[in-house]
Amino acid sequence: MDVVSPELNILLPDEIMDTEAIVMDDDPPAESPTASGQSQPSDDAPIPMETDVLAVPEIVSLCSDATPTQRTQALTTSITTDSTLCSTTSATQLLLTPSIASSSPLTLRPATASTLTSTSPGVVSLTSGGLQKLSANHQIILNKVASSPGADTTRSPGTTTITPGGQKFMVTAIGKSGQSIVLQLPHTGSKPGSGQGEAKAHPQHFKVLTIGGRTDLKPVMVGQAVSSASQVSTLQAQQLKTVQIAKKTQVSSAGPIKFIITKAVNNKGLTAQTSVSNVITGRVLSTSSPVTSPRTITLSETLSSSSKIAISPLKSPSKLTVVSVASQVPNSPQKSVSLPLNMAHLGQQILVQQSTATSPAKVVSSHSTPMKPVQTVTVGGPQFKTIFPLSTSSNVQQIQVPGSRFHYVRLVTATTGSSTGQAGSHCTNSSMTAKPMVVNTAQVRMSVPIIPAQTMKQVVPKPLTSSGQLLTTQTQQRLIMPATPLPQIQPNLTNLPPGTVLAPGSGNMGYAVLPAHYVTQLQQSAYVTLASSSGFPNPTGIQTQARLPLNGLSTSDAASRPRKPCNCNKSQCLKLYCDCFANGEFCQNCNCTNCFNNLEHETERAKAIKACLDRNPEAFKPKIGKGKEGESDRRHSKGCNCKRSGCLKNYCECYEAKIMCSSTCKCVGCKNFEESPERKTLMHLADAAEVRVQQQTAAKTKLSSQISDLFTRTTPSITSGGGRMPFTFVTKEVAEATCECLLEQAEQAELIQQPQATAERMILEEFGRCLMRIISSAGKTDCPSINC
DNA sequence: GAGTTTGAAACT
DNA sequence: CAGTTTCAAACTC
Repeated sequence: MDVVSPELNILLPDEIMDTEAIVMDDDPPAESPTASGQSQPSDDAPIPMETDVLAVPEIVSLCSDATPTQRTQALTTSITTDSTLCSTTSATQLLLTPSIASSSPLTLRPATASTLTSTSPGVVSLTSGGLQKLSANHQIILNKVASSPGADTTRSPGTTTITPGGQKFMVTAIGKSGQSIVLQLPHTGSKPGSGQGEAKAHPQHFKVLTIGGRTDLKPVMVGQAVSSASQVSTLQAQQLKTVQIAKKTQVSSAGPIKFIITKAVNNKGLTAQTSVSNVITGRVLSTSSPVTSPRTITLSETLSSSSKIAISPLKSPSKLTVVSVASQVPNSPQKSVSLPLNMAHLGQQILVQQSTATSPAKVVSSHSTPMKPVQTVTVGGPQFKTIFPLSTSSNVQQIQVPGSRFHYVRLVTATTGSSTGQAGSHCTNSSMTAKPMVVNTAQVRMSVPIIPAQTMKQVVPKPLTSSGQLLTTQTQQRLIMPATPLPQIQPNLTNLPPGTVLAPGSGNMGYAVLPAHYVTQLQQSAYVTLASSSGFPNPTGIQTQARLPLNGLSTSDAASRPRKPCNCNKSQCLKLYCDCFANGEFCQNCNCTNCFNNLEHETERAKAIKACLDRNPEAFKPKIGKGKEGESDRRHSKGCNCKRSGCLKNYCECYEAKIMCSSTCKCVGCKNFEESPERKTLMHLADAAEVRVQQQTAAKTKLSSQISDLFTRTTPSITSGGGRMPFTFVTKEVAEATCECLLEQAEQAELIQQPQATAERMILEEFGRCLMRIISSAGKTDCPSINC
């Protein structure tokens, strides 16, 4: 089984990762030899795409770690978090969708709970109550909601659950044997273990729910999971489906939380060699509502702290990062979870907060806000202030601004839990579209980037780190945004730029709204301090840090989304002239002078943002957006106004964005259209130049490698006593002798009146002989001699 | 690297 | 809204 380690996965660009699950879903059932003729029509149904999200709202892959315990813990954590968030929820359901649509939703038993308990060795059932560790053999048996009676389950490890008339759902633990989790469709009263051995008697459609592990689950992996259940043969004869868990959560509403298991879809036989990359495993926790496109939540890990809470999306893709940093305990590495969400729909809400450890944490120091006092936890020396650990859904309010690409969350005091319905917040989650993501951890750091649907159709699995345990510890909450209405600010919330920071003293309530990359910038800034001061082991620190985008730096993320440092002089980087400011980023590693685009000038920055928004409410919205229906996917929202460049230079924003000019442009003499020969020529030249650059880069790399290798090999001879570098043998005397030999050869050629070509050949041959003699002499003595 | 050109942003 | 100015990036030499 070829399993890529999460450490490698984390290095993969999000764009790549994003495409995994859905690509897999596109595999037509007909391609599956084993599926043909055995699969039920519903099982063969095409995988729902974005437009089908009614059936497959969300895909959730839980955890991604290497160890079964970590995976299960991650799952447990996730479930716990959800349930915690939805404290008012009366029921929690696990739904199996989509093609399995015929089957009734699975409900975590009991319906009112969403925690995992270990009922028997090797079997884990979902029950209410506190979380319990999963047994060694991780099997989760889920009851089918309103489904066929006569539940059949397995009690003993290594067995799979087969429902008499229902479907079998297997939750695999990333291809590791003995870790499969079986979601049992049979319903009521069924207890695990009762149905052991029935699997063979009732060929069913297996839905493989992958929890934890890699996203590139392959049939082999499934087979292993099945093998652990001692039912390989049976499964091979059955249609196997992969099921992903989709989670739908509601923050403030009293509605039930539903875990929707969407099919990941692999109708192919277990023995098929086709890739089952569509099985999202481990690292992804995606949520969505049935009426919206799939969201993805990426679980990732960082070990850094930031001083501010950032809630705002990136420009493109829009990412909203909410960082939750809680008090840390030595030996308990801080974990971070980044949850990219697909937010094409309205009502998205993200929420999670961050606290800081050693960073300035201006938010914490906000006096004018109703924030609670910072909870300071002293842990073995360094103090960590827990600022925004989320605990319950009642503590989080969604502030949804219609038409805004910014998603805000209001955090209410932890003790009240009655923040719903407060003025100024659109946190009524009665709508299915509202999908708050709440992270309930004290030691879990979560970032929740939101990615627009058009930019992300796929679950973006991000691996937990090797130590990816998720700890669920409730801590005291802090307010990011005031629970009171924000009459002055809210009108602008719709268009707040990524990076809006409303600092105390600016007449606002003292909160900060930052874009995702702001947070990462801060995280990176605080990373060293945190890591060094805390003394925490950080096996993934480098990895995490490498992924942090930083303006002007060549981190992996920055490499994928590079941006030049600005050179502003007069604008103080507080005008849209400044790309950093316009992109909602802090200036960092820029060449600007008199820069105010930083945390030290929050007040000025806030004013500047407000001024920009006053001039243009959409000043901070992406200029390159989705075009009208039938038009190109990407187009400039305003259009360019070029007059001299012909729209074929980077002066033109359309050309710079590598898009065609559209009807919205007011350019003169535009040559940036599809059929433009000038444009085509430029494109070809650009492509050729790019190829050349790549080749040059490759050549340089190779040359550097060779030189390095040469020195590596020759250095020992130097240091090992008397050895000399090869070129040291070409002394002045040797060179002169060689030249004499060549001149002699030339004279001879001239004497015999050889043509020039022959003469040159003779000289070259002589030169070759000289070199050979040099080489030969070098091997014998330190003073080679050249004799013609 | 300095100077010029360009067009978006800012201003009037 | 149109014209002008300011600004920083893109470009040229």
